[in-house]
Amino acid sequence: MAKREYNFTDIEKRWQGFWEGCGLFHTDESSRKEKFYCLVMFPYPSGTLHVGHGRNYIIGDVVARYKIMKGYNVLSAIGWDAFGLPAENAAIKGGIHPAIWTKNNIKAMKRQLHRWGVGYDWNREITSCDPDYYKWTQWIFLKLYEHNLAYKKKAAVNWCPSCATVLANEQVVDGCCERCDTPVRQRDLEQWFFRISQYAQKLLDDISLLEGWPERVKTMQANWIGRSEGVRVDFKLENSGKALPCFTTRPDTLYGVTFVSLAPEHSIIEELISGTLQEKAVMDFVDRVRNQGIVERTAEATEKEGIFTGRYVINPVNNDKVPIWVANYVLMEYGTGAVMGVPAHDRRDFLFARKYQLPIKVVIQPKGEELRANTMKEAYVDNGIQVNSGNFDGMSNTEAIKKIAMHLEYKGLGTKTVTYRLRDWLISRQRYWGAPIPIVYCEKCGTLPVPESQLPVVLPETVEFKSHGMSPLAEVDSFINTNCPKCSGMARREIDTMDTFVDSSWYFLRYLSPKDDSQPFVTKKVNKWLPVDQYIGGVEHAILHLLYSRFITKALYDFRYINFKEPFQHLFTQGMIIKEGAKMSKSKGNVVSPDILIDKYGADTQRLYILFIGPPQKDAEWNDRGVVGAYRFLNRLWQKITDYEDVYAKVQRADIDMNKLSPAAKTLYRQTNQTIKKVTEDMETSWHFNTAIAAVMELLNNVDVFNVVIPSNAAEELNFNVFRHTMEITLLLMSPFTPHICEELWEAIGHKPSIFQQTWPAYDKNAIQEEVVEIVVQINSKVRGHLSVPIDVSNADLKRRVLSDERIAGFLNGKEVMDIVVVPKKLMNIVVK
RNA sequence: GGGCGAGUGGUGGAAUGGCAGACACGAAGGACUUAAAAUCCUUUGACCGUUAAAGGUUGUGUGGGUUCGACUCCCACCUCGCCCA
Repeated sequence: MAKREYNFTDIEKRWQGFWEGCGLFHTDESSRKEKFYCLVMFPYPSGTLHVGHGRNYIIGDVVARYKIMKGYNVLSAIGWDAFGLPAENAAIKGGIHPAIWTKNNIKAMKRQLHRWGVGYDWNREITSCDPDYYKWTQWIFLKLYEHNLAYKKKAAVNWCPSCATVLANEQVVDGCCERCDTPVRQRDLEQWFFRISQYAQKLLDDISLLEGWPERVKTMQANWIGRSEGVRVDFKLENSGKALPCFTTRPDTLYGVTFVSLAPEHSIIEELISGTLQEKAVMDFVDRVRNQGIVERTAEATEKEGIFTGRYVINPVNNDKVPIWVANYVLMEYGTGAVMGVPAHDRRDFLFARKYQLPIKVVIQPKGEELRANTMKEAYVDNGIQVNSGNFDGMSNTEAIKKIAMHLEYKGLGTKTVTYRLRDWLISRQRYWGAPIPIVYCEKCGTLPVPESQLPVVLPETVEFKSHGMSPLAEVDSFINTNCPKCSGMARREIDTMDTFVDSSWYFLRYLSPKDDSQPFVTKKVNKWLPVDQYIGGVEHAILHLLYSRFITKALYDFRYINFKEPFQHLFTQGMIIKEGAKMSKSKGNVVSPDILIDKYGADTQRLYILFIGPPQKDAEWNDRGVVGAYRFLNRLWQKITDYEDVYAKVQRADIDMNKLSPAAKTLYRQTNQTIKKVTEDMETSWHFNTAIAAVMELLNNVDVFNVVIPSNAAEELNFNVFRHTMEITLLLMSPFTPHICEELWEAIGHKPSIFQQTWPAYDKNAIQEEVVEIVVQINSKVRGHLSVPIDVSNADLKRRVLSDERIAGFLNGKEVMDIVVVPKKLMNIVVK
């Protein structure tokens, strides 16, 4: 018979066209099947994809195809997170408009996705830089504004004095501008914020609803929100008696306060120092520190610096008079911007006190030793017993935390308070390539939202990109000048655009009605399809993107647009693909292009290798040579099935009756059923695609030792049917991983396409049962022999057989048997002395 | 400094209390070929051992512990990675 080549190029093209034509991934929303929303994080169109990106989409495709075969109505869609800085940089450097650059990249990446054979409902494709999309991003801004969750305030930005421009954090390298190396300064600008802090507690509490999320990601979210319980203690200014509130999580150390320090931004400073001798020195210090970045100021390695204000406060619990300092490590954003200094029991306070010769007062003693202020080498931050603490002496400090807080509240000297590390979300970007913030400033009427009917506020196309100065939007008069929506008088538009994280915080709602121009999403549809059943993406988005999406979802829930509180039911974070010890990136020059590999081996080979490389949640090292292993396997599978291409139609199909099979056929039939079980478990429970594939490889190795002949009698027909059954199962099990070749072979073996209309195979419980098992015989836990016994052998019978075994008896000669441990169907351990 | 991962052959990895190294890569030897590629077969943790079979010892970062039995569970430590300071 003529051998047919495994011509992957033609095969892959053919089936990609077929799936497109038959609408395999087209989601029929009226279907009565149970829904399954499978979502991969939508890509930023940065240029071309490498195999590291491919892992994400291929995993998503495997899950989608598997769920289709399991009988779900699957929704799998994709779009483009298309606003952002790289496009604007390309415009500045290469003179190409961001819109063109983005469009070209989308085109190139779409082609790559198609070549991988990953399937989406392309009718639902969305692009966040499209006015049809960002109209609704602006709508979300308006809704947040309406509910007082969007507001404007002054906030520090990175400012390059030489370029006279605002820099994004990633444009600041070692505290300097990445372009001109000028030290970056902090400058206050009026900017828009989303009040995510108002949702801090809800975001924290509802982590418990995220059952299908990795623990690691949940912990990262909780840490980022950073709830801490403490007390706001009112210290009184010595001269005026005015309260200076300090937040502390350690009220047990209150008796050990020897100074109080203020953030340089604290509003009380001016009032404190005015007219004092220190006034000028303090103001100089404040100016200098405020120009340091926050990251730099609070870094462990940065020198703690401060200056005395010349003023004092009174400690409310013991009336100690303690000095007020201004310190670089205190932040206005956290707590009250004023902290009490307890050198004996806080590391930073200890260093600070030593540096400026401030007193150290021990108020907590560890068990079994006695700390002395003048001999301490470092702060003691652990638990112990209260000393020098008035009525609280002798109490454990954990007890004192509660008692002192109660005491303060009772006396009206403080309030129990909860604070969060989570800051409000700064969404203003002084950039062109983003969704314009829909706000108008009128001299008469003030700050006004753009009415919904006037959305979208469209980005002007013709702008000038310069490497210096403000956002290009600042110079487009036709954009800036507008009419006030209230009084129709002259008004000007907000020129800042939104952080791209706003675009990506709601896109998963848009897939349900991507073209609806009357509303951002259809409540009825999103309520039916969300939460997303399975979200798949990189762990680098474990904090911000997921937290912002959760916040927007919760806000929309509170505004009664949707009836679910969390957007993503299950989350899967895949590991990175590493090459030469580093993450693949263009700048490192270690990227592997999928196109070259597809040309050489085909998409199925590449998919198989990426899935086989290791457990998908772990990082994995890419090895170009490893790819051939996947290619060889597919070739063997191809050969095995096409060898009998003209036989399948001639051999009558028959149900397989275990009792009539030859021993070899029975073994193969059993192995086939065992493989179904193994692969299904790997798909359902752990997503260990690598071991699922290994199991199928093993099965094919077993087919190799099974003697297939073109049947000429009934017994041979039976054998052939067992072989055919095994190959059909192999194709079904492999189809989510390597869909093209499986479709082709499914047809070759005599079926009508598509294989994805088949249901996922179930295993025959009776068939997986072995008749004979091999028992490992150990003596003192060392393997000394193996024994084949019927599966249903009794323990007593097993012992008798083992002890009468010649070899085992030799080992036992002259030794006393102390104990025999039997693990049914597996092992027997004889303990001897 | 804190939190979370991880550490197994030459390599990617498998085994979650029961034969360590499945599956694959690479390597070595062989078959086919004028030759090469492809393909197929054999071997492949290390060490000792025999003409050959066998067989033995040792082995999952280090040190302890629990157990008849530990890559797996517990304690301490070392190294690397990620996130946060």
